[in-house]
Amino acid sequence: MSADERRESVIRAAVVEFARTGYHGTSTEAIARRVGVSQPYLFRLFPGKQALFRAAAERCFDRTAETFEVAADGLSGAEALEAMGEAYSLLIRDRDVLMLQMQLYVAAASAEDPELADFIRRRWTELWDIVRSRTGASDEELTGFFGHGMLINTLLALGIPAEDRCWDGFDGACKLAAAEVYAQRR
Amino acid sequence: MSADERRESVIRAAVVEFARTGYHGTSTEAIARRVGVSQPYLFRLFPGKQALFRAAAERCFDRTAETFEVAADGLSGAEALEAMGEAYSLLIRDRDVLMLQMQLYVAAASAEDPELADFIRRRWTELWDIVRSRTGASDEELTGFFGHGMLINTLLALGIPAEDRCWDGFDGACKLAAAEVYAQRR
DNA sequence: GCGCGAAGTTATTGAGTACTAACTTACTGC
DNA sequence: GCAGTAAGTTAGTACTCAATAACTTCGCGC
Repeated sequence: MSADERRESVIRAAVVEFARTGYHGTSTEAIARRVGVSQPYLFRLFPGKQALFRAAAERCFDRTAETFEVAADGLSGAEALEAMGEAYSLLIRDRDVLMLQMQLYVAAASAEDPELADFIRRRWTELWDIVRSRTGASDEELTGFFGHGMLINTLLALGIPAEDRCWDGFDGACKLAAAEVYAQRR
Repeated sequence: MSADERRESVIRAAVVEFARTGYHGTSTEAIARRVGVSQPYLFRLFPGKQALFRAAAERCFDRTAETFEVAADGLSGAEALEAMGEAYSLLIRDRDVLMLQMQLYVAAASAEDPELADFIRRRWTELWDIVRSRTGASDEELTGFFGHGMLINTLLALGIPAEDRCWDGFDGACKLAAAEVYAQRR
C-alpha cells in the first residue's frame, strides 16, 4: 500500500479514535492498532500526534461542509435550509463524526494549541457562511438553525434515549435519527 | 484546615482544572498544585481520580440547577423562562462552569464509565424538568430555549469573538456577556 | 508533658506513552 | 541478478502519571 493510501486509512482511524476518547484520551498506539500497522510507523506518515488530530479535524469539517453544499445544491431560501437540516441529521448518524465535532469544541477552548483553536474557529465560521449564503436566512433564522443542531449534538452525545421527553420538541425524523444512532455498534 | 474544608477546596480546584483540560488532560498533580497540597494527599480525601471528576460534575450541575431555581423564584410562564435565560448567561461568564459542561457532554459519550454517563444524563434531564415545570413552556419552546443555550455554549467554547457575524442573531445582553467571558484571565 | 488522632508529607512504584534509531523486507528499473 | 528505494518492523528511551506506603507534625484532652 502506498504512503498516501496509508495516510488516508490513518486519518479514518484517527477520526474514530479521537471521536471516542478525545485528544488526551487516545494513544497513538490505539490508532495504529485500528489501522493494522505498527505504532512507530505513524510518525513516518505524520510528524506527531497533534498533526494526526489536526488531520482528523480537517476531515470532519470537510465532510460537514460538503454535506451542506451538496444538500443545498440547486435550492435556495427556506427549501435550502430545510434540506441542509435534513442532510445534517443524516450525517451525524455516523456517531464518530458527531463526537469528533464535540471533541473539537472542547479542544478549541483549551489553549494548549492556539493555532489549532484558530483553525477550528475558521472552519466553524466557514460552515456558518455556507448556510447563510446558500439560504439567505436572517440572523435569527441562522441562530435557530445552528441552535437546533447544537442541541441535537448535545442530546446525542449525552445519550438521551429517543423516547425521552427532551426529544419531544423535535419532529419525527429527528427522533428516528436518534434511535438509529444509538443502535450503532461500538 | 479540616478534611471537609479541604475536600471543598479540592472540588473547586478540580472544577477549574477539569474544565480547562478535560478528564484525561488533567493530572491529579495539577489539581493538588492548585489546592496547594501534595498530590498523594488527594487520595486521602477522594478514592481516586474518577471520584474527583464526579465531584466536579456534581458541583457543576448543582450550580446550574440552583441558578435556574433562584431565577424563576416567584415567577411563572414566559417571565420565568426569560429570567432563567438571563441567569444562565450570567452563570456562564464563569468560563470554567461553561467548559466543564462541555467536558461532561463528551465524557458522557465515551463509554469508559457507564455509571458516570448515567449520572450526567440524569442531572441533565433534571435541568430540563426544572425549566419545564417552572415555566410550563411547550415542547417547542423548550427546544428553542435549550438550543439557544447550547449554541451560546458552543460559540463561547470555540472562542468566536463577540463582534463576529455568528453572534448577530443574539440580543445585546448575550453579546456583552460574550465579550466579558473573553476578557477573563486564564 | 504525653499519648493520640487528624492533617499532611516524602519517597517510590509500575504502567503507559510519544517519539527515535536502527534494522528488514519487497518491489522496480536496468 | 542486482542496486536502490519505498514500506514497514523491532527495540529502546525518556518521561509522565495515578496510586501506595511509610513517615512527620500539630493540636488537644488529661
